[in-house]
Amino acid sequence: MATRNIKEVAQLARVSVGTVSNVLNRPEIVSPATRERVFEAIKKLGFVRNEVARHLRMGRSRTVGLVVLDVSNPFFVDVAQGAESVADDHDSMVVLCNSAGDAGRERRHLDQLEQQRVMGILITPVEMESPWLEELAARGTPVVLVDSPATGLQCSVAVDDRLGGQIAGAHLIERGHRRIMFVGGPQSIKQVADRHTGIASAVAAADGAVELLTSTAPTLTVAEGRAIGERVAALPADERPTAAFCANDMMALGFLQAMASHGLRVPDDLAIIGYDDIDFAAAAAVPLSSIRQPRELLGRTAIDLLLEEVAEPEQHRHRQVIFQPDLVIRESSAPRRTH
Amino acid sequence: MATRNIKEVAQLARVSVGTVSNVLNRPEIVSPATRERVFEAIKKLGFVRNEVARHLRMGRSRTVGLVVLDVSNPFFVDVAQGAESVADDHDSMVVLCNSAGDAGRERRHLDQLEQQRVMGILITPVEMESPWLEELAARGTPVVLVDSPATGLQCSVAVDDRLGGQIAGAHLIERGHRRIMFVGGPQSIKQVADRHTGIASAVAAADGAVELLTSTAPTLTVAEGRAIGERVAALPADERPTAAFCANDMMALGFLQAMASHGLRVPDDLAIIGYDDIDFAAAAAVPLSSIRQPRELLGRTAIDLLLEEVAEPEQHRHRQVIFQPDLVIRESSAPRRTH
DNA sequence: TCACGTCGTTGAGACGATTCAAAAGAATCT
DNA sequence: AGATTCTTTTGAATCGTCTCAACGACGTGA
Repeated sequence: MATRNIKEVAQLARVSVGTVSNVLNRPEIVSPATRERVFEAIKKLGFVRNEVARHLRMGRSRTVGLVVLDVSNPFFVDVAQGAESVADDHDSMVVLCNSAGDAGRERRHLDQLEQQRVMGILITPVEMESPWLEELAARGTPVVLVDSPATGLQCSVAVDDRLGGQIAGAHLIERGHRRIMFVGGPQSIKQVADRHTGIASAVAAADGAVELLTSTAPTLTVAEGRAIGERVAALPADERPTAAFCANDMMALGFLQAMASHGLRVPDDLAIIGYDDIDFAAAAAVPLSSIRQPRELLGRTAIDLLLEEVAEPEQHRHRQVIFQPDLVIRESSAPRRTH
Repeated sequence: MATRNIKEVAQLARVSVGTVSNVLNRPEIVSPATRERVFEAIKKLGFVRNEVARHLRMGRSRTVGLVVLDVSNPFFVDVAQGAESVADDHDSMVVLCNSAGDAGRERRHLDQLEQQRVMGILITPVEMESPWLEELAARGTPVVLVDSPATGLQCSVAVDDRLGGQIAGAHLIERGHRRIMFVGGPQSIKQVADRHTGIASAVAAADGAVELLTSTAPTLTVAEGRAIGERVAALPADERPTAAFCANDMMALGFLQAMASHGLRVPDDLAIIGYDDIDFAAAAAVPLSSIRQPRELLGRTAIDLLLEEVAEPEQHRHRQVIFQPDLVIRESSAPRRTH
C-alpha cells in the first residue's frame, strides 16, 4: 500500500508534477540539476510509475492479447514466443489466453481483453465465422487472425493447410499406402477442415486406388488421439488402415501410444504422420513424420501486421499472409514394404 | 476509435453517469424502467466498460502475473493452467510471463507487472536470493513463490526437491547402478541445487559404493540435455556412467535423443530418470521414468494463497506449503541386469 | 397540513499520470 | 538598460469510471 505517486515525488523534489512527468518522459528538456533532484526523490520514495493511469490518459495500451486454441500444445507456445520476441522490441507485452477450443471461454477472453483496451488481439479462433471478431474490430480493437485465413475484413497469417494435407497424403500414397485414415477434429476448426480437404484431394488424385477413412474427435489432444488409436488398434487387421494422418502432432503422439500399447508396430503395421512438427515429435517413441509449420514466424508476422495497423490506422490495408508447409520425414512413415 | 463511454450512454438514456454506473455495478438499486433504458442505450452504442479507468478509480486490478522459468516446458504450462482455473472462478486473469531463466528478463517482467499494478505476482524465480522480490512485496505487491520455498518473508508453494532427488537416487542405486551422473543446470536455481543435494544424500547413504558425477548446463532445455548426452555418449564405456538423473524431463528427453543417435541403448547401456513427469515423458522414444510433481495443484495452491493474502492483508500470515513428489517408473530405468 | 422515511437519482470529487499554453527566468543583442 | 529570444518550469484540464453525500419525489402517519 506504500505506493507513491507523482505528486509525492514532486513535493519531495520541490518541483511541480509536470516537471516530474517531464523527467520521466522527456528528460532532455529538464535541466540537469532538477532532473537529478527528481531522480533522487524517486529513488528515495521507491516510486513506480502507474501504468494504468498512464494508459488511461494516453488512450492506448502497450499490451497485445493472444488467444490460442490450446496452451498445452507446444505449437501455440512457439507461436506465442515468436510474437513475444517482436513485442519485446517494441516494449509491448503479450498476454496469452487459452480458449481451449471452447467458444465460451474464447468469448470471455475477448471481452476481457476489449475491456482492458488492449492495443490489439491476435487470435486463432475456435470457429470460422465469428461475428464477435468483426464487431470487436469495428469497435476499434484491431484483430489479426493467426493460423487461420481471413476473409479480407482483417489481417491474417496462415499456413496453407490444404497444401499440407495434400503433401501428407501424397507422401503416404507414394509410400504404398492404400487405406489411409484421417484422424481429425471438429470440422468447424478451419485448419482441420482444410487438412482434411487436402488429403482428400491427394486421394482423389490417386484415381480411386486409395481409400480414405475419417475419424473425428471433439478436441485435438493427446488423449483424443489415444482414444481413436485404441479403436483403430481393436479393428481386425484387414479393416484397419495402414496409415494415419493426424490433424496435429498431439493427436499423433496419442495415436502412437495406443499403437504401442496394443503391440502394433509403427510404421510396419501402421504408419503415422502428424502436423505442426513440434519439438516433441522428433523425440517420440517412434520419431514422428510431420508437416512442419513456421511456428515462430507465424507469431512474429502476426504481431508485425498488428503493429503496422496500429501505427497507421488510416492507410492500413488488411493483408493475408500465407506460408507454405514442409514435409519432414522420420521413422513413423518410413518406406513401406510391399508385401 | 468508436469507443463509447459512460457519458454517452448516460446522454442517450437520459440519465446521469452515476445511474449508468449503478446499472453496471448494482443493478438492483436502480428502478427497472431506468435500468432497461440504460441497457438499451448500452446495446445501441456498443458500449464496453473501460477496465483501465475502472481499475484506476478502484485502486486494484483483477489480474495476476505469473512469471515462469520456461514457457516451452510443459511443466510450467500445467502450473499456469492450474492457476488459471482458480483465477477464472474469481473472475481474475492470469498473465503469463517467461523469464527464460534470465534474470534481466525476469526483472523487466516484474517491473512491468508492478507498473500495471497487478493484484499480485506468482513467480518461479531465477535466483534464490532476490532483493527485488522483497522490495516489490514491501512496496505493496503480494508475491507468492512457486515451486520454490520461501524464507518466511512471503508465501510459497513447493515440492520437496531434496526428497525427489533422494528418491531418484535410491531408485537407481537399488537398480544396481554404481556410477551415476546428475545432469543439472545452474546451482543458482534452487530446484536444481536441491535435487542435486537429494541424490547426493542417497549416494552418501550407499556408503561409498556409488560414484556421483555431475554435469552442468546454463539452462534446463532439450538442447542442453542433448549436448550433455553427446558428450557422455562419446566417453569410453568404462568411464561412462550407467545411469543419468536429469534435472528435468526436458533435459532427459534431449539426453535420451543423444543416446539414440549414438546407438546407445536405454536402459541397457544407460538408464535415465527425469523430473516433473510432463505428459511427453510417457510418449518418449523410451518411456521416461520420472519424479512426478503435482503440477496443477502447485498453480492452484499458489493463487489460493495469493487471493487469501489479497482478501485479508491484515491478518494474513505467510505460509509455506510443501508437497511430496512421487516416483514413476517406466522403461528408461527398467531393471538392470547385473553383469 | 406537516414531519418523516424510503427510494431513485444526481453531480461533484477523486484516482494518477500526461499535455500544453502560458508564466517565469536566464541569456543575448542593441 | 531595455528589448528579444531561448530555456525551464508551472498548473490546470483531461482521460473514463466509481463513490457518496445530498436531493427530490412520493407515500405514510399524526
